[in-house]
Amino acid sequence: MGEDAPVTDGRRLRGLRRRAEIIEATLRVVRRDGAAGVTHRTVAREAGIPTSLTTYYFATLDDLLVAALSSVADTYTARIRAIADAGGDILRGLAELIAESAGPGRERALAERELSTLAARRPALRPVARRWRDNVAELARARSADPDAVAALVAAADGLCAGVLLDPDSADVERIRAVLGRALAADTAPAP
Amino acid sequence: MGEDAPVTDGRRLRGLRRRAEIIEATLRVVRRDGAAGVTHRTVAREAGIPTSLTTYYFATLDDLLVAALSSVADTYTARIRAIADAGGDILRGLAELIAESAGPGRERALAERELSTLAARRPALRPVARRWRDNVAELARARSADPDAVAALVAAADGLCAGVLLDPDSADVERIRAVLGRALAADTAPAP
DNA sequence: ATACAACTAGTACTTTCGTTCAACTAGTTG
DNA sequence: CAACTAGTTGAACGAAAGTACTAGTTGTAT
Repeated sequence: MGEDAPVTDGRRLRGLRRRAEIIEATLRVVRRDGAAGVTHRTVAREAGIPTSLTTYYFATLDDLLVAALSSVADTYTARIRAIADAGGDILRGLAELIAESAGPGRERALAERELSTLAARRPALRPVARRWRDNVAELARARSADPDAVAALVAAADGLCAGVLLDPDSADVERIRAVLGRALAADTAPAP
Repeated sequence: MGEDAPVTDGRRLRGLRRRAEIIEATLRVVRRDGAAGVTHRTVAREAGIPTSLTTYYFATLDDLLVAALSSVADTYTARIRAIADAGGDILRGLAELIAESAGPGRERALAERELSTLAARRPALRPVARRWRDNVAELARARSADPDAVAALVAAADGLCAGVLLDPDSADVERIRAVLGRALAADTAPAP
């Protein structure tokens, strides 16, 4: 990894920027057409670069998918940490995050879900997929010491997200929060 | 269905059998390579028939996927109804069903999950995907009248299944049952 | 400035995809 | 028996895929 590059910044930086560009283009493709739509060619076309560049930076399609989807996971992680740091109603913050999957965040949520589905089959993606669950678990541990309760919340959050994706009309923040609260077996009553 | 076919049995029956054969072959491909691996050619090869036959019975790939995945959903539905009819510990039956996803039922569970992921993108698959959740919900209503509790159980079951798929080592029936019980907010203590 | 490594670009090869088509077989009907 | 239709077959098409290769460009170090 790091390999404390003796190479000076000029070239390396340009390369990293290209890399980031390609990852972003990949994410746009995933959001539009799903993980199945990701090919060297579609990504290159989306980024406006020749096909050979995508294969130069990502030798195999799997490399590309891993990079792109772990990038998605990173932004998700940041969101969850923000909820934890805000220090307010954690469950409500989580519920709002989940409810987003019905509207503006739908494509991102879909990409997340395709990641975890892919991860079950490709070991390379598994640790990335687990990161999401670990973050939610950590969030839950702030509210309950019972491992079963924590597991219940993580599972419920995942399942609720899937449900919202399946019919977006059911995405009501209050309701989601109530369900989450029930899973955590903590104060199910809404805050005053 | 019945549609009191004026056609005599010979041709019609042969056709239906072919149809079923192709669907089965499709499921084997899905279980082995995922939904992305389903093509007219791979399915035909798996079934040992020429490619043109699969297009004869299923004009488009979507038709084939819908048929195959709704077949999976049917067997799942049957399993859940069996749990309900057994009349014993419903949560335990559900936990056992989920725990199966770590072992022998892993491929089937994976196929189910790919269905619901696909369903979020293709409206044609949506009702099929919802059937699974509706069945679990019905199962839960036998134990609780609180809609939030029912929703929590459905979500938890879905999320637990995803978790087991992600790391099969965590598939402990007792633990899963405990988590499910907590979600339903019903007797979390194990049976005597 | 020269040499070298990182980067960019274009192109070509091979495979596989979805789909179509004309011909052939075998049951059904009149 | 003859006409008809559902079922079946193998071959073929163009489009798009993954990958590999070669030539050219740019920035860095000696």
